Amino acid sequence: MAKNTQLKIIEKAEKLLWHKGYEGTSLNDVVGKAGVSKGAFFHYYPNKQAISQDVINKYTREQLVVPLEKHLGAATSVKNGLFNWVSEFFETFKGQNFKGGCLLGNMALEMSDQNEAARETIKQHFLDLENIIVSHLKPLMDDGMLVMEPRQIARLLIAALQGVIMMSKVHKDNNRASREFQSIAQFIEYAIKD
Amino acid sequence: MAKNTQLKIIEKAEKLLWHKGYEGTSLNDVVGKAGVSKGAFFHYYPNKQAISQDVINKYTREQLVVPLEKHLGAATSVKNGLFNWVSEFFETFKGQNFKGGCLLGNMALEMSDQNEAARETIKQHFLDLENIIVSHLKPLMDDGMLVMEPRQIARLLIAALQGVIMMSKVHKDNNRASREFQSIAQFIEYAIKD
DNA sequence: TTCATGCGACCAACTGGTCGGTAGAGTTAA
DNA sequence: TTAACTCTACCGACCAGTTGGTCGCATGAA
Repeated sequence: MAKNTQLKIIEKAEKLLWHKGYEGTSLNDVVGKAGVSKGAFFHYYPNKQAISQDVINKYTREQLVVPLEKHLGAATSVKNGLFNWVSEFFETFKGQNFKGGCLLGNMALEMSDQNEAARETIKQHFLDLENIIVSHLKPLMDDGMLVMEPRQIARLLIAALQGVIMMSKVHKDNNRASREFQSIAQFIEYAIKD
Repeated sequence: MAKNTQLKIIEKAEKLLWHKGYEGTSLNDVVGKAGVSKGAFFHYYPNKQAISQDVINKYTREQLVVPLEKHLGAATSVKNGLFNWVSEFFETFKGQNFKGGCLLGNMALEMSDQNEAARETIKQHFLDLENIIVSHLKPLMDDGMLVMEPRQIARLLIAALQGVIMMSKVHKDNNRASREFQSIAQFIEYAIKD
């Protein structure tokens, strides 16, 4: 067997949770799509909550944190790094016809009021992203290259990104989405002068 | 009976859909909370989808469109009108300890990929809001009082608002939320000079 | 007599989760 | 060498409870 059972489970669970949400995803669907039995699932995870947490962690690491650090490390400036990060996310999103969007954002809205543990996890992931951006912006602060505090820039960027993702999901209009992501690029351009 | 049956149904359905989402809300819960029978429910609505559409329409009208038009009509400037609209929403949101957030935004993320009819409805509501704002901004355009196109301002405002609502729901931190809403106020201040 | 309004038992399908069991690889010990 | 044993991985029938939705019927006003 090329992929082991647990990997198959988490990959299918990620796809389903991403596109159908927590309540919209059934474990029967997960095990069916993964081609494994109910018993196999509960051998690896104690309940639906547990795999959802795992999926949220995996998604955030692979789709958000790693790309962010990659672009911030590779680009010639922080401004370009953030721009490339947002651009790559947008291109991937567009490539999926604006389906799914950001799993972390989806879970944030669906679960924050229902499950305190999930909210804590999601909150921490958003804070992690914020802190990564802040750590790269701080050195620029002393050189007067920022129009506002690093943390404010990071928070605005993340919030704006989530808002634009939501609108793109609703409108599913390529031109419109491009223009909205362009606005985020303009904000980066406006706020950071490195 | 003070309130008629249908009104009781739709009020409880709104509250549940708002706080628990579409999949998280069961019809048994709706009729239980409303104190009516299953039969009464299906006398007024053919299915769960139908009442959800009704709830989305009712929420958007009462919580978003009417307040927006009220503030834009009453304020001394468009800038102040938008500011007051955002402020009132934020105060209400805060008063609910950042629970629920925006039903329209919640439904946007949960249903856009699942139900094309719902997506169309939600999309139209967002367009309506956008158009109301644009219609008030257009006269300012010729007087050079805007730093960008009216439609771009409207879209950015709506997207930013949704993003900030999401972050407030996740963090449930009063100070943080206040600062993020303050950023939206600054954007309004920056973009509109009337 | 008609008809809108409302009741609640009922239905098949599905939910998250349990459980007794098995296949087979690895370990031990005679 | 081989028989006995242990353990992880996995199976799928099964469970109680819930889901969205149906239906026959009762009430009461017009």
